[in-house]
Amino acid sequence: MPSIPSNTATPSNTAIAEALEELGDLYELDGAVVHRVLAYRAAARSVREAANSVATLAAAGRATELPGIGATIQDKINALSEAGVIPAAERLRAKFPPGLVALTRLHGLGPKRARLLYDELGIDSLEALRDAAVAQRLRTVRGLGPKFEANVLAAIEAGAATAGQQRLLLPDALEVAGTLIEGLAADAPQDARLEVAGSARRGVESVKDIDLVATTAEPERLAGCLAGLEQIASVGSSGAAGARARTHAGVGVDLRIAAPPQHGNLLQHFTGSGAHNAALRERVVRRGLHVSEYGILDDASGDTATYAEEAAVYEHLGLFFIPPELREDRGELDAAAPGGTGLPGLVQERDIRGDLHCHTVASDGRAGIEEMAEAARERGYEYLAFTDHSASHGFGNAVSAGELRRQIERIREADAKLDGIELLAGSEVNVLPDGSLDYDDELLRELDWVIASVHTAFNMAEDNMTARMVTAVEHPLVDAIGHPTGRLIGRRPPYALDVGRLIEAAAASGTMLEINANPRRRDLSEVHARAAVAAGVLVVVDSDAHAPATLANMRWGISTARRAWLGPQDVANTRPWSELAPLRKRARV
DNA sequence: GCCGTTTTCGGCCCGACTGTTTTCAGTCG
Repeated sequence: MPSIPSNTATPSNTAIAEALEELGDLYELDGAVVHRVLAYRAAARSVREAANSVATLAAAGRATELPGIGATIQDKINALSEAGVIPAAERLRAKFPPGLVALTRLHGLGPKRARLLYDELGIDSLEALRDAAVAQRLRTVRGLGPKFEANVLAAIEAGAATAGQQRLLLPDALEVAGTLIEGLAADAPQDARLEVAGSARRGVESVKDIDLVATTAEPERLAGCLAGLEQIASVGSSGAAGARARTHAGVGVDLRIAAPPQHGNLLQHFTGSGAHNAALRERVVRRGLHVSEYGILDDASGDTATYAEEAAVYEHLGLFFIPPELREDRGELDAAAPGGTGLPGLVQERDIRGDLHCHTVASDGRAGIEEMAEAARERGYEYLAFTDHSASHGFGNAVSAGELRRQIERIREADAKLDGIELLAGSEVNVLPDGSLDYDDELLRELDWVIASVHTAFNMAEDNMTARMVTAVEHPLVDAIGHPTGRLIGRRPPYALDVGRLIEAAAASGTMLEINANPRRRDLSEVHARAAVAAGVLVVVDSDAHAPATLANMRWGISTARRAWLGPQDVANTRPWSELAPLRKRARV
């Protein structure tokens, strides 16, 4: 007997989501009804956003508790776990060459035409498509013409140009959007009202393009202003409804324009997300209401209601106002309905009373204790914890035990000298591969605040990494786990870790988990932070500042906290230190 | 394929744009 193939290990949520997405693509090529295809994509999204192992849930018959997953897809997940493959995918893969899915990724070429080109001309790859377009063979297919050929070639070229192009991190996106709005406002008609919409307004981690909305009585003139901005390299289309353009850096910009009385409708529509809007519209269409960017059409009266303010749109639909960060179709519509669970009062940046993670020149920071402390005080903080890296840290200065003792003294001296802010002595201690820490307990006990983080040996197997983290969580002197998954958005995936088990251990031991506010980290993610709080974990939002200016990164951590549905009570450092200190598990035992 | 104030079947958002069409299908956001 051959040995069991190695791909039968429990598949990660990412692997399951990818398998479901592939199945959706294949069914689409196979000509399945669009709703079936969408069902697979919705299921993939649901799996991707699940905080716990979906394979484990499915094995227990409980994956159907997740939205968008029914008995059929649960069976397929179980097949993937047990046999390493989904039979339906195997069958369809044999039917369609792998290059065919790549065709559907081209702008303007969807599944229907990809299938048509395959059936009629045997085109099964980008190369074959390019050759056929150059040879003018595409126009021989009924329904396709020379324009289509030209567009295909342009799309292939554009695809090659943008391949591997990074999405913009939220701060970069907001900066670009801000300069565009500033530039537009300078030339715009007097009545123009301009706003950032889209995923940037929802506070997502990274964005694909910049969405702007505007209202004015002179739409063509405003749309024309976009082309004149120095940041804009090219304009694709421009008219009364808006304009599409691209910056010199290659960032797509979509400006949508409506009449002033429709500002609320347009902003609601263009803020999205697509999933939120679709769910919102489905919900109210049963009552004869049709929502679009132009207004709310009521079948009963035939009237279309328009609103200048967004809140009025939700009110008309019988819902409480839903903050943009929650508009992801993650339960916000049920919560916002009368008789629903209600929406949380989301944490705000001004609720934060102190920062519990920053660095100084003692390790890899760029400023000293007093400089950081004064910057924190200027931000209105009541306390700041200095958490330089520890003894085994690989970059910056390693802080030996003796050096940490001297640092504690320096912090105490600065604290005595500086009024208006309490300075706390802490450390960001390395979690070694066996889960132990690189200072002894006697030294850790002298600190006010201990964060434990992984900075080495990222490539451990999931079981080992999870055991390593759980050991650190259970250490009696660890107050919080820093950037728990180690991911760097757009650069490095999280290390293999069962976050569900980490959360369980944190809840059981009373250890806090960090939302690291560095815009490239935002770790915990919104999905995991929401699960952590639901499990009873207290979250701490920290800047991880390495210089005074980056204390302001707190803002991005608050975005994640808000997207995780967190209120002030869920975030430890909305409390004064006198209330937070007793919540450390060392103070509770 | 999922789901339920339409509840085990029959629905499943909305509008713009494009290219190819004599009235619309495909694609996109």
